Amino acid sequence: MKVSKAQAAENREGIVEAAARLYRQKGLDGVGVAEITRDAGLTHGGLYRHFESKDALAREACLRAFEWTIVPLDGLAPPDADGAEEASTARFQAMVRSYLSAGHRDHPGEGCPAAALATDAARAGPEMSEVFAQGVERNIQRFMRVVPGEAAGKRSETIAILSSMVGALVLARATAAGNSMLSEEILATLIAQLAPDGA
Amino acid sequence: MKVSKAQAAENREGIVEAAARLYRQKGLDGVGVAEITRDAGLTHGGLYRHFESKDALAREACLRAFEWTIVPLDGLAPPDADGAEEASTARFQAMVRSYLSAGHRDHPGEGCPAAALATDAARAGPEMSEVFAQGVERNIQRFMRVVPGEAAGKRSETIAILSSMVGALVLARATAAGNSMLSEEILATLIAQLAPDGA
DNA sequence: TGTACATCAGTGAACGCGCGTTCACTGATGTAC
DNA sequence: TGTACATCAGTGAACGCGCGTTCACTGATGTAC
Repeated sequence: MKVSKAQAAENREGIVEAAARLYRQKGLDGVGVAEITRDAGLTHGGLYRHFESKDALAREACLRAFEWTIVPLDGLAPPDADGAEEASTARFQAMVRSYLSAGHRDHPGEGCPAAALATDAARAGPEMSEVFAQGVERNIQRFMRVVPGEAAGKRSETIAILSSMVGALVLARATAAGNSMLSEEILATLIAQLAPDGA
Repeated sequence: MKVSKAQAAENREGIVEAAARLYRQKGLDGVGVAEITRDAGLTHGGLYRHFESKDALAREACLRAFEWTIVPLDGLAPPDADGAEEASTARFQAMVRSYLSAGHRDHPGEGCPAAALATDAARAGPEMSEVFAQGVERNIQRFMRVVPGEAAGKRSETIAILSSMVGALVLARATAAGNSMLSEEILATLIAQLAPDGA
């Protein structure tokens, strides 16, 4: 049966949200349209009234996933407030520790898509790569606001920190089930390097 | 027809090699047994004389992939030879630049499995995770021999460097087709951080 | 060393299964009058 | 404001397809005598 325009828009939204979560959890090839629509409370047939194809949905879901927010990244105190250097450092440390936490490692569905979908995106064709590149650039911009230090070279420093965190999270996830000590060691090592206790 | 034991062992080897390359190129879910055996010059039916299942082959192929060698990593001059600190630094720089090269980015099939298969391995169950953890530990050991600096804290430093390189390579691959400038920037930024020109 | 024969690596058709996509149909929505 | 009806979001069966796996069969290998 037909539903109201508002309901249809809500359903579409639900599909995108479910896809963004499930793709991060199971990978772009690990989840089908039936599971996504079922998760959104619908049946699979109606999907094509909203999206041209599964790939089109995947791209939109990936873009949506990049709206992901790490807890202390947005809002809160402005980064360059007068004399708030200590608060800024604390914020940066909180961000790093949240990103490299066991919780983030164990729940990719609500986490950073750069870490969850990077290798899938690399194989999914130029259109997905374009979406992914936009998301990474967006992540760089947002992380940069919380990275301490002067403006010159800040983008480079942010890229280096983001790469470190993505690599560590990816390796921690891949080793978690088989060697939890190694997984923990990787996370702890990068926390110690990026956000040491005495700083 | 039956083939000689030597030929059978060679065929098995060919299947593992083909799988190790194709899985890194296309992902664990991106290539089927038919393509792997065809690539090895065989038909798919005989695969099960050598491997219990596709998953068993995938684990063996992953283990094999970790025998991958980055050009200046093994052999050459011993790391702690007398007064060879400059040579050691040069070796480290060459390793970093090789790992973060466009060639490595564009040819995952012959490259580091940690970067190519990490997210797949994270979703493939505990047995694959165990194989992957062994491979990562092995990579750490081998990289450590080429990382300059004193023994104390060297393992931590190696883990941090490896994480940075894996993250950068993974992000560079995901963005290459959609925004080649960003992809190049990521690689160049981490080369500049890990192996700067004036060092 | 020769001969007869059991073994088994490899072949290729066939299997059940889940996938992405299509389509006839339903019936509440929302518009035209 | 009421009524008639076209629209179209959502349903669920069906499609072709490729997947991993099985299996009867082939015929060279390698062993027993």
